Amino acid sequence: MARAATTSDAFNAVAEPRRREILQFLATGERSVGEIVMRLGFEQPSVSKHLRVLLEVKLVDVRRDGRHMLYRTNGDAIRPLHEWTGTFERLWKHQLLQVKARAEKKSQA
Amino acid sequence: MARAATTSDAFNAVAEPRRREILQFLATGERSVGEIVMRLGFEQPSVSKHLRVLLEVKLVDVRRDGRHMLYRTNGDAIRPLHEWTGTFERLWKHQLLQVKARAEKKSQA
DNA sequence: TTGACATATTCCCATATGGGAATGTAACGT
DNA sequence: ACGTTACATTCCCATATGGGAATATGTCAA
Repeated sequence: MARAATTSDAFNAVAEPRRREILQFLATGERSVGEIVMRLGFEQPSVSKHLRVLLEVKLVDVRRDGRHMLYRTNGDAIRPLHEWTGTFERLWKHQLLQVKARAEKKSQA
Repeated sequence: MARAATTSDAFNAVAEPRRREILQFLATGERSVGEIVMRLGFEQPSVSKHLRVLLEVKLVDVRRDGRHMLYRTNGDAIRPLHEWTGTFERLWKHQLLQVKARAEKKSQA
């Protein structure tokens, strides 16, 4: 087997940096493809292709407005990623405590 | 250009489901490769290869104990993912508010 | 209908992948 | 030194990728 498709889930879809940029821009509000192209400076076909991937995993929603396609980020699809990464929270908090403990020990000495 | 390497960053590394399983298991404490193989049922070379990827992006740490290599999850490397996804939090909170508003409106009618 | 604008799709290709199988390497006990 | 245990690496291959370039589709205005 090869690597899983980028469209297989949100984890794979957001692995691509340009798609993350698009998601961040679209989080500020509904935007047309042309606006994304202008703002981020990618080629138009590239933007359309990335949007297709994001759409397939439901990371974005679309609606048509005349000749324009208006995309926006769908927070619900990002939430599982936030929750999954959140299950590791105690690990970095713990490491913070260790750093703190070392610092206190050091200042004692 | 092709797809970015799985070792290019934590986002790409965690896109692979088996690597996520390994990370979760290793979050419960230090484990040897053999323990991972037993617990998750993957082939040993497969586990070693996934661990190599995780190690390159620092999602895990290792130390040697005789013949055993003891791996553990490094929370610090997961934190940026949690924070990035967290920047979209208002989106799903907003959607929750919308659901709530609709529910209240409905119960009023 | 025709032309212009907005977006989507297709074709081509270099590149990285993950699994399977086999083999390599390192540390231990005797 | 030798055999065994524990991991790591290599080779092979089907498959998906993202960019570039070209082209197709769809919508509006006149």
